[in-house]
Amino acid sequence: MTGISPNQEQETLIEHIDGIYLVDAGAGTGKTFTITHRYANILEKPDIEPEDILLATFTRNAAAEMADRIARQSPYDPVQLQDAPISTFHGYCYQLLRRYGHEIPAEIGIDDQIPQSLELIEDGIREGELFNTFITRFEDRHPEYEHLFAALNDPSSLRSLIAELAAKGVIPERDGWYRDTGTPLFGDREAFMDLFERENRPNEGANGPTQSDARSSVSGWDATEYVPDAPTADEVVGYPQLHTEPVEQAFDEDREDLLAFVHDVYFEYLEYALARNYLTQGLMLAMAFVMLCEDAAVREQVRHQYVMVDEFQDTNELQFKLTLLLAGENNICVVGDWKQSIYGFQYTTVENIQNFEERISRYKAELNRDETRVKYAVDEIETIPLKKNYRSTESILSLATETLTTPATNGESLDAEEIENEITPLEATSRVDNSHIQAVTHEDELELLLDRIQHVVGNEDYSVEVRDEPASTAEMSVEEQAAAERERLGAPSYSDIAVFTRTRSFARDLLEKATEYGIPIAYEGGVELFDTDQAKLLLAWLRICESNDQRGWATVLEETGCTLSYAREILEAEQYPDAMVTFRDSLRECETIGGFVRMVFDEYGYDGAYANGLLGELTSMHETTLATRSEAIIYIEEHLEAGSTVEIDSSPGEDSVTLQTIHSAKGLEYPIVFCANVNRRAFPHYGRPSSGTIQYREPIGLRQRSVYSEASGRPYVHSHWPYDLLTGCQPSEYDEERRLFYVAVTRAKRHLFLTAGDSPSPFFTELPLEPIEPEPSVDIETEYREDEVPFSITPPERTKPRRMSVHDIMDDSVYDEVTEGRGTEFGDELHEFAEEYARGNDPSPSDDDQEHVVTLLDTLDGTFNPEVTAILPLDLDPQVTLVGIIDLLVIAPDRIQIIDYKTDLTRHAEAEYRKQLSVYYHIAAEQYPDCTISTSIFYTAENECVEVSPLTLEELREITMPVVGENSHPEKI
DNA sequence: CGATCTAGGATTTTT
DNA sequence: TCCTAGATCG
Repeated sequence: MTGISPNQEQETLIEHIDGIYLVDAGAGTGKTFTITHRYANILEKPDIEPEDILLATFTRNAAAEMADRIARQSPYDPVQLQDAPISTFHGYCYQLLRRYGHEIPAEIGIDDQIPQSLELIEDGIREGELFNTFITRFEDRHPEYEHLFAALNDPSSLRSLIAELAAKGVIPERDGWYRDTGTPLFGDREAFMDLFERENRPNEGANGPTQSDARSSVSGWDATEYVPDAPTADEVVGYPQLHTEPVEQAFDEDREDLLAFVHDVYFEYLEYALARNYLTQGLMLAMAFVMLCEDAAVREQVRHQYVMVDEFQDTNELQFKLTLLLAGENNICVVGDWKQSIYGFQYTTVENIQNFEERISRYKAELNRDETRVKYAVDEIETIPLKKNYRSTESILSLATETLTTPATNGESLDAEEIENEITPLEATSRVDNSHIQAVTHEDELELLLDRIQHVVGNEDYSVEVRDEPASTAEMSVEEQAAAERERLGAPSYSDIAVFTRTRSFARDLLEKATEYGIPIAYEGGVELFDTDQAKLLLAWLRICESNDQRGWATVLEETGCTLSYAREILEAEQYPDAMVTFRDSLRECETIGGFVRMVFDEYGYDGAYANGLLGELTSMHETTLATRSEAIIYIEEHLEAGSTVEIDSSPGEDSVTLQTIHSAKGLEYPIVFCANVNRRAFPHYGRPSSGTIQYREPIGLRQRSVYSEASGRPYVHSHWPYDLLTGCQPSEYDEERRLFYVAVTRAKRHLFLTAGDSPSPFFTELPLEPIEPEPSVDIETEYREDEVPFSITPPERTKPRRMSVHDIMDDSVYDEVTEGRGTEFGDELHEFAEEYARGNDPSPSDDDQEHVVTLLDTLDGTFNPEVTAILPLDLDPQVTLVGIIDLLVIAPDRIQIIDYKTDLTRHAEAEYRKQLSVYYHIAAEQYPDCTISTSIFYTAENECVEVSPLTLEELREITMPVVGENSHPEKI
């Protein structure tokens, strides 16, 4: 990078360690070098030990690299630095919380403790399973939110809403919001009206004013989509503007229920997670925040004399506030580059760095409102820009600047001057600018890419630095430096090239094509492991063993290469090959999933990275439900559906092109960069991750997208007109896509290609480059061997099963019975008590009902499994899976007992409960065909266990069928 | 004829 | 959520 000695700006930063510094560290400016030297310099101060300096990074790898480099630059060795706070925010706060946070849940009204063994769940799918169990239970226990649940198309999306709120610093407590952190949820009326006023200003057409942006985005206003009393098009849409009144009315809509709902879900999820000794990353940070706010002694103890935060553009609001609380004095140094802020979807906020001065004062004031938590002054902030770029040529840097002012849509107008004013211009230190910067396009973009790669490799025109010698030094004249640099140049090889794409799917297509031609390309980053042939085959055998599944057999037969028609014959006659039947029977003997997986892969001779990855994933999967095989099937299916990715250790490629998404390329550099797939709808990517029914957005706060209502005469889920109106009045933002573009371009040291197919995006066409259209002709480098991919699978079309709660098939009136009784809280507490007791935690009963539970459980024989998630597929068209939670499943050698607690004072609802228990019955019947199964309701008030005879599957289907259309797929009026 | 408006098609990133 | 093609207005 810089050789040995820092440049002047770097020197300034390294030497000045006291005070607040905002470092604008653009791409390739030697940021890590500077930070590590600064750290080493702070250590030289007398009385300063590594534990006095907190160095927070964004990734674990970055933390490890920092520690490694500091060890080389300071008298401390890696072992001494091992316990130093050089860590990610998450890792650091996790330690703090486990050490000092035991009593913290009480501060927000949760009667629980944080144990040493607190588990941090990082696997999204696993957390999803836990959350789904929670939310099913929550729905069960909160009949007052029935109407909200009816409007939710996917309750599991509440999980990401919670994560988002936590990142914003919104934290619930038992009654209301912790330290008023819930304020943003209400929205900012003034800010919104400002925004609206701007969006609703008429545009200037050639013949006078034309409709405002706000008007055009709600031009198709159709009152019939909404509840009957929604404003009509005439009331909303004027010309050339929207009318103000309905917009104000929309902003001021009554959201008391919605806010209470989100509060309760959030709060009870925290309770639920803590009761199970786990937290997610986001919730953990939130609890650490509460701890540092509430416990002055801990705050004093953990505070650091110096705090440095790397990649500050990737922090969220909560992390900013944590930084303030963790600093003991105003020796704070944040380093980052707003132009590389690309993780908005992880709820980071670029404003942390862009409006640093304003935010630091505001957050300090907030934190000090009732007690002085931040003791130091924050009004003197030194901004240090690092300007010297040690990576790219002048031409690359100049194009990079252009990316930030490139419009992302046809109509978008950007104030280029204003943006440029925010950019610290970078100076290239490279003396030889031999850059080729080309925009190339062809209808077959994959061929084009491969063609260009072959064109570049070994081509002197595209020279890159291939030698370290002779080095340039500061003592040399500019001419001497240039001469030295020129001598280091030579023709590039494959490994000098990187291809970046916006989407993983494009990368996968390219990988496939390159393999065909034998061009060495290695994909780096997450792989859709569950979408591989290995995973599909494994899934097939699991299904075969589980239920002699025809799809499974079809996959397995197809893999052997037999023709489709022959496979069909076998399937119809169910005369499977003997070898396969034998194999299936021995597979069925497997007791563990690990053994099962190994056996399948051994049989097929799979021992590569994918096979090992799958084995690892499936064996680490934890046991929450009934049978391991069916659990594995669901696990794979869910991962497949969620498109989840897993990092796989692939064999290190020798001389090959690197292929990765732009996101995963951050921080890296390559001599030659292809920024591929700069196509319409691909890059920039339009549209937000707006899947959830309930959303938070600045400045309108928490809103719901659809509502359940019977106002039109029958049950129906309507679009919610205030949401449509308010979001229609908000401008769309593509700044993050532009920054992504900037990141891609600034990875290049010397040469840069933008490639596009037949419909290039504005990013391609609006850059000041003349597009060229070479005719691709790709040479085959090594013969493509067919047997490397021995089979291709086209699984038969299957409609996605609809997931419904067992409560959907029950008559709503049963809930009324419950509420007329003793309220939901009573029921909740009883269930919690029963669960604890069943787990053997021996809680003491606090009322008669709980006593009765104790009496009951003490008489039962067998293993107790409380709160078991139960999933029953129903053979309907469309396929339906009913999901519920079994309160208690008791497993004895030959007998299975299913018990559901009811706190009702009467038995009016028994007929409805029978449906629920029947579902559980059939699940158990399938899992344990050799056992007698009994299903009972335990009326806790009466201390009586009533056995319920189950409905048949056929009866269940008949009950479910009419509800499917009504609940999960409301027809439009 | 030009300007403006309206209806349908297509679709991610990951500590 | 943007964009294009066709409809409609003046």
